[in-house]
Amino acid sequence: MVVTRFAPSPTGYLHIGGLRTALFSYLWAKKSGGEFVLRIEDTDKARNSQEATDAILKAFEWLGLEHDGEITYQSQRDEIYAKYIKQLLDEGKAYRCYMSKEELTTLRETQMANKERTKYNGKYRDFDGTPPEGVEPVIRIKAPLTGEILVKDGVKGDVSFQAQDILDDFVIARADGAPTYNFVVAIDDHLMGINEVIRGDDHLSNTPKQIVVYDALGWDLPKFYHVPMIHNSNGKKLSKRDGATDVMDYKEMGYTPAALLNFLVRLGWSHGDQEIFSMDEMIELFNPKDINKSASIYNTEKLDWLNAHYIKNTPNDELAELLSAYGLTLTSHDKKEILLDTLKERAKTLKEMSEMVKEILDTPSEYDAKAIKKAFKGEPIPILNAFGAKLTASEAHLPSEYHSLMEEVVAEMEIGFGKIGMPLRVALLGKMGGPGIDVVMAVIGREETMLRIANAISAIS
RNA sequence: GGCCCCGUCGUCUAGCGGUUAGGAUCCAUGGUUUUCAUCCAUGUUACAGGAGUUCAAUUCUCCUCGGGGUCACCA
Repeated sequence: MVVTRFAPSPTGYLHIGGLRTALFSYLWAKKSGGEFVLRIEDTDKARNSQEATDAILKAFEWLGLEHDGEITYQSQRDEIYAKYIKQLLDEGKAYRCYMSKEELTTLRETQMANKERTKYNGKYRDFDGTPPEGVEPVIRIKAPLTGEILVKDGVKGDVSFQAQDILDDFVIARADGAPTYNFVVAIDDHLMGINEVIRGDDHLSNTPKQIVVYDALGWDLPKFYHVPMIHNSNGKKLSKRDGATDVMDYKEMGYTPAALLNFLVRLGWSHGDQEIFSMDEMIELFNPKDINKSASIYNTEKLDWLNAHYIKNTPNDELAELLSAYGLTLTSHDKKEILLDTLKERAKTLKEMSEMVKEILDTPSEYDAKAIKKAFKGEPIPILNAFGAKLTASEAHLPSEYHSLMEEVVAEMEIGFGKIGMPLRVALLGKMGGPGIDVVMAVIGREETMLRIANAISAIS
């Protein structure tokens, strides 16, 4: 059974990149009937906040990604970490280092001046003398000094590191006793039973350090998958400066969870030529071995297309429900079905769709200048009057009935369809473009239609 | 700078020694539509470069170039 995790540090909102690794982890766990757990890495009290944790949870809720079990908070696990620190100390696999910060800085500067790699020099690794006064020690782990550390990565393949190139006795507990990241990650992943770690490839170079911890504790390694970064259009790591990176921004902009998830699953992963994936299909078809090796550039053109696709294929009831988040109450409108059927073909976002609804339902207060020029040239008033008369005498209700009335006028006055369509359109909507006018009339009803025609006639006069 | 990763249309990608290098998106054009959008059709555009290996390299190897990541008592 696969157990995966998502382990954000609560320093802000959930961003697009984080969501994608979370999605991958979620899918992979669900595929095997396993678990997807959440761990909040809130050890840095200065930078973390409850609001950030709440924001992340809220985003998951919006998208329908549920985690399994209780949320683990690292801030509540000090005792656990302390226990393992003590164990390593007792076993001689870790030691107290009394090097002051000043001394460490001097060491680094010397190394840099000599163009050497900056690393701890192991001064206290085998120290058994009297510790210096006035220095609170940090605890360092005894890392291998030579040899190869091999990361068997499910995405990148075998990645080999030389211990002498990258390792030194890194700090696992600070002077104040607080454990450090690479240490607690290994502890938590092991204790939480996580056997498949899917995370950003910015962590690839951390992995050897974590392996050192696993080895020191005699634990089996999880399977690692390091997924490539998402870059901005400049080829750099996606950051807040790049505009919409907060997942919840996408809700506000009118994207559906299905579209966003579908978009993200295809970023760095593919299944042949398939573009559209339902959640069930994602779970069935996703496999981290098919994740790309190379970084991808974040570009939302395809998201727009997917969003339009999902809007088009969403049942009206569900659509009305989604639209309610954009201040639209449609449930009581008697032509709701007709309205949504026509609008879902043309809206790219839910927000756009809600605006389109308002444009139809609200009586136009002014007419677009260009539209007037184009539509009201010639003699529109007699035509509009003729149509108005037809309307008065009829009981038109459905789009097809309104359409018939228009055709009658066209036939009787021997004019082209555009002669009535264009002025009517501007009268009804105040501009060119938009849904079929027969549909608009059906939606707003006969009374409102006649009102708008009268308004237009008086405006032209 | 050291170490590590990556390099197919603008973008997302398929490809896993022999293909007219495929799909999607975007863009353009045409058709449908009274308008706009949808929809349909068509079209433009890619293997970073150089050496090898091979009868044959986008595919394997090496080098160069380019891009990215990471080097804390941050996560």
